[in-house]
Amino acid sequence: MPASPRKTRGVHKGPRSQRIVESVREATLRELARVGYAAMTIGGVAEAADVNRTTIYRRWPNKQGLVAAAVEPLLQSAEIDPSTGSLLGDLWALIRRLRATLERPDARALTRVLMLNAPDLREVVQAAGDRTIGAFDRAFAYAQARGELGRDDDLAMMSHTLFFGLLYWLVRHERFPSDDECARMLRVTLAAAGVAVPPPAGS
Amino acid sequence: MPASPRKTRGVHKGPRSQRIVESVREATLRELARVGYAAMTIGGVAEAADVNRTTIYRRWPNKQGLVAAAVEPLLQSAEIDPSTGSLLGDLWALIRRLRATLERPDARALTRVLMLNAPDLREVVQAAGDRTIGAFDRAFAYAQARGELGRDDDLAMMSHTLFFGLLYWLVRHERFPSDDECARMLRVTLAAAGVAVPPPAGS
DNA sequence: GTAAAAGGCAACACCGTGTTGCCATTTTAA
DNA sequence: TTAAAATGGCAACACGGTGTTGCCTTTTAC
Repeated sequence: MPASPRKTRGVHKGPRSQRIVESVREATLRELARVGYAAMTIGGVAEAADVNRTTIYRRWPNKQGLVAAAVEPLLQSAEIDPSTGSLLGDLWALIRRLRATLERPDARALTRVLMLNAPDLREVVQAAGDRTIGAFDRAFAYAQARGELGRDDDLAMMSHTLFFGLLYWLVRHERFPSDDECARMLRVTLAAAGVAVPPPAGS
Repeated sequence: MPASPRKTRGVHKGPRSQRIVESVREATLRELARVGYAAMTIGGVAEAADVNRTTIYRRWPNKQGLVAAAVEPLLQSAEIDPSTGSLLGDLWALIRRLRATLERPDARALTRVLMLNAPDLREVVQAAGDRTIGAFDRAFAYAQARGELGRDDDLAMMSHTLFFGLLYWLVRHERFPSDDECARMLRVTLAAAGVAVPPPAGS
């Protein structure tokens, strides 16, 4: 077969192109947040972006690719190591970053995707999740290297329960846990390592 | 408007009806497990069940209803209180029951639904999740009533992190945690209450 | 200013959903 | 046993969303 005639362009130099790409991305996130992935249609996005449907099909491979491209940048911030010098400092920094990502108004789309709303976005979401939990894992590893945690502490399991405790709180309650709730979660998940968790700053 | 002409029949008395209902249910779970919710089609189920597509449409309201009806019975077992007399006993019983539910071969469908694969099944899945976590919550409450846990222990948070730790383990690793992994998770989530968790029986 | 790139428009094929009318088979009850 | 009622099979249909294509207009780059 010949090389696929329709492929995603990579440049978008002109001002019109830029305008369109941005407009479509915003419209995608808006529609995604409004109706969810399954009910979202390319036509709807095109209309919301005031752009022809064909234009979308010419730039993005399909619905999945369109949404993945729109959502991807939202998922990136929470992956960098904080390095505050203490386990609790690092974890709070990660939690705040996660919250900042998930509470951005346009990330309401992301929340909906996470909330069992994503059929074929599993790979994207899962990969982002893996990278994010990686940051948590490293925070624990550094703490152990500094001697804050014992050799016998179950870092992987603490990291796992903390991270998914936070994430599923979002799914269950449709909001990110408050500072207080985060502190309680830290207390539960760090107790096994004997780490005392003081109440959050504004208490 | 007149009363909806198409409605789900409730009886299925005749042997043929029974055969068909069962056959369709099995085919639905098979197809669901094979291709996932989004890619599953009514036509595919009809073919797999060796039944006419129309027959399905006459008995079940739509795809969502078809899958919900097929999946629902799988979700019921893990909601009854175990009452073994100790917190660890109750929790192990709940965990075993959860595993039994999720590891049934036909529940591979259920696993796929849980794995971010369900667009419009959120309500069903969420309701089942709520009922199941309720059993965990009660196990903690009983333990506190018996004096096994202190007044100050954060039951809700321990229950939350334990339950979603288990569930998300499944999502991440595509298998239910082993006995050892469950024990590690119990250790982490119960440490805050000072509960010691011995290794599982077969260790 | 002109050629190339990119968007707009209209029409199309394809597929899955959900519906309907008509006929054949099965079930139930007399 | 037999007739009426319930139910399934079949074929055709409308509808909507996806993804494609050809042709024309606008924008961009040089």
